Amino acid sequence: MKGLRDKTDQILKAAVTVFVKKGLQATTQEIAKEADVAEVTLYRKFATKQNLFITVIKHVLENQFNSHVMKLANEGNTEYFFKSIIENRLEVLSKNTPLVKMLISESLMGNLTEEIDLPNIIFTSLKHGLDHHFDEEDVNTELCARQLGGIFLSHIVLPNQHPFHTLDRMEKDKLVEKYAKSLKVLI
Amino acid sequence: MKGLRDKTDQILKAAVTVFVKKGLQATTQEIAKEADVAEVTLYRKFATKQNLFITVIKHVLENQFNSHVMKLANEGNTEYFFKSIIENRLEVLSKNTPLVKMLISESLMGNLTEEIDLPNIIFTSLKHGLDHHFDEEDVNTELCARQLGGIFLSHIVLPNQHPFHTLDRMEKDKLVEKYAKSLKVLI
Amino acid sequence: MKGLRDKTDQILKAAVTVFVKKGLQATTQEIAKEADVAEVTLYRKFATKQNLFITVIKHVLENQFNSHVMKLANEGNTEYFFKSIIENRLEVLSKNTPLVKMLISESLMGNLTEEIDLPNIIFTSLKHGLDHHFDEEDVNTELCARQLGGIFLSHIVLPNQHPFHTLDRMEKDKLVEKYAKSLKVLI
Amino acid sequence: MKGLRDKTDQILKAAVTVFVKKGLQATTQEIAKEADVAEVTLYRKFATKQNLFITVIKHVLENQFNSHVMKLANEGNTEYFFKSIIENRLEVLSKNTPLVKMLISESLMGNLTEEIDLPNIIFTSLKHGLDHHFDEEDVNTELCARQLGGIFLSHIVLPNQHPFHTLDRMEKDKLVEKYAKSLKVLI
DNA sequence: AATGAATGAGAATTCATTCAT
DNA sequence: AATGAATGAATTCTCATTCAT
Repeated sequence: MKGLRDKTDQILKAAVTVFVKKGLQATTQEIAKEADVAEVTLYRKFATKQNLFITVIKHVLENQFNSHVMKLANEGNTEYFFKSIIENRLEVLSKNTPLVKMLISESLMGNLTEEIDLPNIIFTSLKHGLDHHFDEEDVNTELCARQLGGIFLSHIVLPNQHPFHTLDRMEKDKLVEKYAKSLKVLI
Repeated sequence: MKGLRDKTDQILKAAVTVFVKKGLQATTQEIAKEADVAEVTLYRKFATKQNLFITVIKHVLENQFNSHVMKLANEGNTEYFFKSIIENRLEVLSKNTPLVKMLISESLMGNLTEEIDLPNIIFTSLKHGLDHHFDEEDVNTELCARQLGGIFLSHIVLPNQHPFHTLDRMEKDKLVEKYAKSLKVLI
Repeated sequence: MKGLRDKTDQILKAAVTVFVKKGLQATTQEIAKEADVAEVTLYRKFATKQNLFITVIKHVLENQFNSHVMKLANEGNTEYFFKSIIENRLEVLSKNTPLVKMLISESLMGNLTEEIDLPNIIFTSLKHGLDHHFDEEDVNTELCARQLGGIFLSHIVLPNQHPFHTLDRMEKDKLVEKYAKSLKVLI
Repeated sequence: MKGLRDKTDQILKAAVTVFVKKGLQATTQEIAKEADVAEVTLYRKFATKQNLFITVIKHVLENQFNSHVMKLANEGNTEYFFKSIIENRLEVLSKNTPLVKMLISESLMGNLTEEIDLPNIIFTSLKHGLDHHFDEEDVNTELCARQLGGIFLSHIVLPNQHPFHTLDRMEKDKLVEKYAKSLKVLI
């Protein structure tokens, strides 16, 4: 049962590792080496480096960043809704800092297509969630989404000695509550 | 009246343009072409691409980003202090979006030395300003600085149809006031 | 039947030619051209110019300079031993004058690692052979080896209208005999 | 009284230093730096690197290698004549090992014109001295000169832990005597 | 006489990608 | 399906030398 899927998986795994570390600058040589596969094999399977990159990133985004903003948006209680989103997203982003950093970096240089442009995806999904939650109400969801995004970015981009996911329960709760409160002020 | 300073300036100007567009990936060839100068001339004057980059960026940061956080920090009124910082930084960052994007991008990939690592610089200077302002008081300035940084980042990194510096007076005031209020909640 | 080993051999052959003519100064471009191969191909196969050089020289030294000093050292008769070494080494060195010149030249400039440093190799192997031959006896083998080396060098480095290998049988015998006799005086 | 001659001397001194260390590969930049002079100044004064090299080397050869072979050749006693030459040349060469190595190296690569081709000069002057000394006699001066040259070369080119000029009086005498005796065998 | 500025020509090396097997 | 071999196009950087002052 070896071969086929096997090598493809090897490549995908290796590609994540290497792309996360070096971004699009990563060379196919490095990836091939990490995957223990001939360089050409990448090309047989993915045609171009670009394509390999997109495939890999799509894969990861689907598996690890699948946001449930929409589900949470149904929650009636706004504060709870805010807290849920904040905690959930901070947790996920914080756990994937290297990948997130790389994606933001590439996004800023305009190297990403829409479907894998993480900042865009985050902002858009937040906006949609907020629009859904506040439905008829007159709330500036754009500003709100931006503020939420800013909170997330501040944890990734700015120096941070205590990544969110390493905090204990109480610290998390306290922080999330503060963020939620400061958000409500904007409404 | 030509010569001397001339070519150096040509190079510096061209280098900003090209580096802003492409980051460290920019080639010395491109820069030389943009500067209408032989490629070697860059090397005679700046020895390495890295060095040219650092020189150029330092220059720009000193001239265009010189923050007055410290001066503003002397302001007694906290709300006014917040509003001043927010408005001032948003204005500057917003006016230099392409450069800022590039610097954040390179910072995220770990390509910048401390002295030109913009996110670091911003966070640190905010922190110091806040420490100064709140002196004896028991305020979580780290959180505060992070939140401020997050606000700035949200305007640069997230999709933004209305850059801050293009807003009219009233829109700016409104926005800044909201941010300031939401900040005060964190104290 | 082409391909594979083919290009590698082409490169090796071309590299010898060019390196012999120009030493380490030879450019990979020249070598590639001489080998009728793309320049990159050298790098794919040998990674660096240095490495190509070392590989090539090791190869040649093994194939063409393999000294039998040790075997000859077993000979009981000292005069015969001397004559054998002298004739054999002069013959080989004389037949490879251009290569030998280049190697001595690079050696003198300190560009060679021990394993391909011909003067060193020659002196050391002579010394060992003499030590073996004279075993218990009290002979200044260092001086002896130096004198032998000097004889060889004098044929390579000094102007020489009649390279050893172009002499006829009788001339060779006479010359070798003289050298052997002069050597015995040193013992 | 500064200027003029001053700078020229600075350059010449620096050039020796650098050329001795690196041979013709030395760059004019290095030399200029060592001489604390602008690079162009070299060109003003010496037109090309080649020319600077030749000038410098001629200078040194005249001042430090001026052989007195001819004077010694008048000596009637052959053994004393031999010993004088050997001692004198070994002393001089040994004291200038780095320079001599460089010159032999460049000579071997065919980079020297006749007037500064040290191996050639040595061999020729030895030959002339011997021809003069042995005048009418039927001596193979070519062989003799070669053997002498070989002795000198063996001290420069082969590994040598005890350079001749560092030996004490007795060691020198012993060595020189041996060489002289072995030489006489060739006559 | 001396120099700061500038450069054309090359050098080693890397990279994404194609070809032949 | 997988790969070893090969490459054109770039990339950073160096060097001897000329120009203008």
